[in-house]
Amino acid sequence: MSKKISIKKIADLSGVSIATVSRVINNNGRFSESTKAKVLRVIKENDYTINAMAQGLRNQKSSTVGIVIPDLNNSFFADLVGKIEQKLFLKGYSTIICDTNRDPNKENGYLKMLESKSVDGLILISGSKTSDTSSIPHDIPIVCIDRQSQNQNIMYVGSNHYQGAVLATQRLIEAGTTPSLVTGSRISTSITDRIQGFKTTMIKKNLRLQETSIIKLTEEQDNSPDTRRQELRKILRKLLSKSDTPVGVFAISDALAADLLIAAHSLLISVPNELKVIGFDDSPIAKYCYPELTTIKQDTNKITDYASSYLISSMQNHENTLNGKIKLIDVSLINRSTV
Amino acid sequence: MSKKISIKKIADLSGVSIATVSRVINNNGRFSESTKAKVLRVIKENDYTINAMAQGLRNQKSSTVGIVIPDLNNSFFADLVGKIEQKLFLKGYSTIICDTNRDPNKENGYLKMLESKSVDGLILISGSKTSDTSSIPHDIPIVCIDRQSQNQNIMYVGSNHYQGAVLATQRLIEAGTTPSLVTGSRISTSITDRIQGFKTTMIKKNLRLQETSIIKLTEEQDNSPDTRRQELRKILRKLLSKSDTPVGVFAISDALAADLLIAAHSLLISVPNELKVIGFDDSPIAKYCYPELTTIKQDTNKITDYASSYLISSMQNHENTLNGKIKLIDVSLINRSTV
DNA sequence: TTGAAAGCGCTAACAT
DNA sequence: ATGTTAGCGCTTTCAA
Repeated sequence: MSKKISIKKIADLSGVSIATVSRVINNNGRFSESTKAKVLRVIKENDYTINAMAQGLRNQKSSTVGIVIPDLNNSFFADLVGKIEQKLFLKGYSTIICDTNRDPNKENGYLKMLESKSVDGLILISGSKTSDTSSIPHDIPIVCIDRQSQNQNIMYVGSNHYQGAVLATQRLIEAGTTPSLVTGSRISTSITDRIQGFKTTMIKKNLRLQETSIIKLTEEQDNSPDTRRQELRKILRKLLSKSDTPVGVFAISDALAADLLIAAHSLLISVPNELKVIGFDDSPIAKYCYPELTTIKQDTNKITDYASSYLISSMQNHENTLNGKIKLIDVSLINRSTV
Repeated sequence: MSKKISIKKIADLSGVSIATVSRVINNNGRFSESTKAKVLRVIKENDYTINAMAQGLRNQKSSTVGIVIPDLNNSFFADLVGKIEQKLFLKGYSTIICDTNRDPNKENGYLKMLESKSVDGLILISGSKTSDTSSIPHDIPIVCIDRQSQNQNIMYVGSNHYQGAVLATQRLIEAGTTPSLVTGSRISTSITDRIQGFKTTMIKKNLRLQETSIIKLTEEQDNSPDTRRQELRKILRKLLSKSDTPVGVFAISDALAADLLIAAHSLLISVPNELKVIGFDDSPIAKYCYPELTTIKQDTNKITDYASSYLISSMQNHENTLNGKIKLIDVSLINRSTV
């Protein structure tokens, strides 16, 4: 039961004061090469590691950041989290993960906990709605991803969802369809941006928005793959019956697009001849669709690069010079085989 | 720039000593109802939150656990992490996530960091090989998932991979095939267990293990979906040409099974008539395969239940009563449409 | 029922 | 170049 060793023990063992040990650990202040060597040796021999809680208490910083996400099972979020965590670790930060499961109460609980743990920064990813900011820790840098906050002082980075929708809609129109947009039951700022991009493009191309232009699944329908597919079959039948040109669908996510493709398959609708589909995200599933899914790719590398460097720089210049900054990341159309 | 408020401030504001404040916060020791009310009110008014670093330093515990995984992009791992995190949060622990990207050096770095942060417990998920235990923090409870450790004193929980392979192999045999097993380039204790289950079942059923019984992709082939599928096509052609009964394949993961199905599709091989496939994991992709993938389901609810309650109980009875415990979780065969 | 004070492990200001 | 010490915010023993 080897108790954990403290700086004091190291000081005794190397015959110097704790101040000196602290200096060599932090490579700060001056000390002779010989003491440095000695102390370092003792540290290694006893494999001493600094006590981050004591250090944090003293320095008023934890070298920890919190990351709040709606759902780790969503591969897009998991991707973001993984990348951010890796980048932060390289800079000496550890990250506490908080999966809110889209529950606002839970989110509040997490925020309280994170404040209590004195996180140096916060990354807030998406989320149904911009939660009541009351429980947001005071005075620490925050960057939001895909979650617009009314609070002006929060940095924002996210894909240019609007642009993505424009790209998709244009492509579908160029392919000779009068596209419809199909969306799930969930709503968020990124979703509304996409819908807006769709609408604007339709109008710009002189296509009238009809009843079937924007189709929204109910929560119940969206609940499981099976109910979703069933509904999607109905939708497809209706769409196909109304049109003698190919039908185009911009699906709000790759998951939805994949379900759509399955529904089409079971209806013996041929893709991309009778039906053309574009998804959003370029999630791993896109390459497992049949045919492989044409989609809008979100550049998670860039998103996480910006997010983490924003956060780091504003954690370091404690004055937050980047307040209110907004960064929109370009998306791109990945041409595969569903258009 | 409202500085964070401390217990001292609360004490002053409520006209009591810090000791009393501490007592009411922790609901411990005795104090009058009236002081309790007063203190609580002041706390609420100033929305004070306890400083976890100070508390941790004093109590020698951080209420934090570390969770080390090979790859957050793998949906199976992400699932585990999400579930564990949620369960731990309910019990008052926050979790630091460490995505090693399968890099042993990085893993060591993470372990050092976690030790430094004084995590109260550790969850180690899978990983290529049981890493050199040298940098594992001393004397804290650890539970491994899908990672057998030579260290006797570490709890283990994982699926019964052997049983899963037996189930799959039997099913394939009963369906009239002489199954082959196809595996990726990666190796781990769970994979070897599955291979063992396959072999044993083959032998028990009086089927000879041939050259084509166990097929292993090289790292290069396994590198991208495209190279993988190309190789899988070769394999399928060979397998189909050798047999005039249906061909059965037990794929070591759902991802591999999905690639196999795609390869089969492009070869116009009909599933499940000419080819029968069983995967492993029941990952989200299984329901997006065409036909929907028959697979072995790992019960991540049970796995994470055991893992988190083992960990919690041994963090609480500081004496680790559960040392060396091993828990194998049953898997089940999910019948869908590829057999 | 409440308060005073020591001490968890560390850093930095001040002294030498 | 190195040592002494106060204090970060908390809990807990001891005293009142």
